Amino acid sequence: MTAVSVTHESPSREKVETNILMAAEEVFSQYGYRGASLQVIADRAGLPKANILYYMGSKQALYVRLLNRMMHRWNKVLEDITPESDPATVLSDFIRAKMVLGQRYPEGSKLFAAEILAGAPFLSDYLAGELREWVASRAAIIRQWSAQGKMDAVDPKWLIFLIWSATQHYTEYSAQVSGILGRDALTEEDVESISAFLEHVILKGCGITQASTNAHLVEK
Amino acid sequence: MTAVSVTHESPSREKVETNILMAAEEVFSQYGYRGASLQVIADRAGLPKANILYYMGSKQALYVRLLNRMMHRWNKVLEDITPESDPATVLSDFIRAKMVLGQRYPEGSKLFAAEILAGAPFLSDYLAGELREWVASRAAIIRQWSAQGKMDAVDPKWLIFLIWSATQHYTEYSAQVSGILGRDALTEEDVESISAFLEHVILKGCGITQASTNAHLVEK
DNA sequence: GATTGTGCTGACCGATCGGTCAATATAAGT
DNA sequence: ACTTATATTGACCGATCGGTCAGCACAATC
Repeated sequence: MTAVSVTHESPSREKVETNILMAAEEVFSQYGYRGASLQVIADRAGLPKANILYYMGSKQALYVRLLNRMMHRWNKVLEDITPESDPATVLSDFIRAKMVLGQRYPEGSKLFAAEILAGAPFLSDYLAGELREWVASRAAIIRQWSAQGKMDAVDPKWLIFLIWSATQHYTEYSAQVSGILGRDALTEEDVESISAFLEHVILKGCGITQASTNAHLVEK
Repeated sequence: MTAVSVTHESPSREKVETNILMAAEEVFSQYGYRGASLQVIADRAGLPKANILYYMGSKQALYVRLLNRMMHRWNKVLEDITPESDPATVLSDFIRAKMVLGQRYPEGSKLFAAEILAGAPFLSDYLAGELREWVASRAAIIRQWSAQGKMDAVDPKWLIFLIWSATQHYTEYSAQVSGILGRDALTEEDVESISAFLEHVILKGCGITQASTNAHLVEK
């Protein structure tokens, strides 16, 4: 006979919440805050709509909770960097860490992107505060590297934005990228190839001689 | 007495339509297709909602019309390029053209971005067809440049995506950028500075010696 | 001046929105 | 076994969604 009676298995508050958060992240990342509906989230989570509100309180509370979760994931990247650090390894690590993050949390990244596109109504404080500090401190260090002759005197802010945009592109524009490549998703080889490319171009473009002698790329 | 009787002034179909298109582009770019509402568009255009539908037929028709308009604006960029062209000037022109386009049509660019974020439901054909051809043909030429020793043997697709992402970032993430810079919008000097930076890093990073001897940037 | 065609819009449609609540089911504590 | 606290959800609320339509304003045609 078919297996039955699974003792109802109450899946413990935490499991239910992660289930909801996963479903919500998918929907919000696709449609943005206003475009997303609790009904669609509920359907994707396999729960009645009222249950979503029971656990999350409101649409807005659910949304900001997702935003915060994603912010904390960002914050873990590149926490310690000093003027004594080697620019090549630091920037290289930065590029690769961002690529990995985007691949690991594609929905979260898109959620963030949609929020920014909408004018960052829930994140303006974070952007003008915490994140701005983050950029300023890293910029200062990069400037020192330039002064020490370790790299070209490029504007550090533009450099940070460049790495940001170039890496995020592959998660947020995945529909465009895969549409053009004719593939459903990036393979591991793709990701490695892109990372190596960005490393090569950005480091070389900033006048940094690459530490490891990677021979992926042929110089002219 | 107060001035009166402006003869009603029927503002000719075309003017009304551009008015609607402008308002709609703003709203769709902020909230995406699903998040945007005809009522908000109508309010922003200063017209009753029924009037929007009278001119545009339906929400979807209005949306795809905006998408098409933006696609044609993209298509005008970098139409003629040959293997004999100079990589430095071509890439440099490409970078600057993209920056200008983003600054000129910020709402249109964001509209595009939101569409891609949502999974490109209305653009999948365009991406897998026309745009894919565009990328393939340009990639072939870049590959020839590499073979001719004019530049490093980088993967042309990644290079195109890099230029795309780096330039678009400043329009689509304008909320983030201005939040961090502490400025409402980019100044002309900002745009010039960014363009020069991207030119410097990308060309140098690809092993291309810059044609014009721009002294904006100090090499180490 | 009656007719016709187009521009325009208030009123309304069924569907869906985020959110509330009372009722019920389940689990835990005693 | 009884009480208490927590989970769960169908039914419902007013508001808003995209879209339809009848009717009015108005200029041109006859």
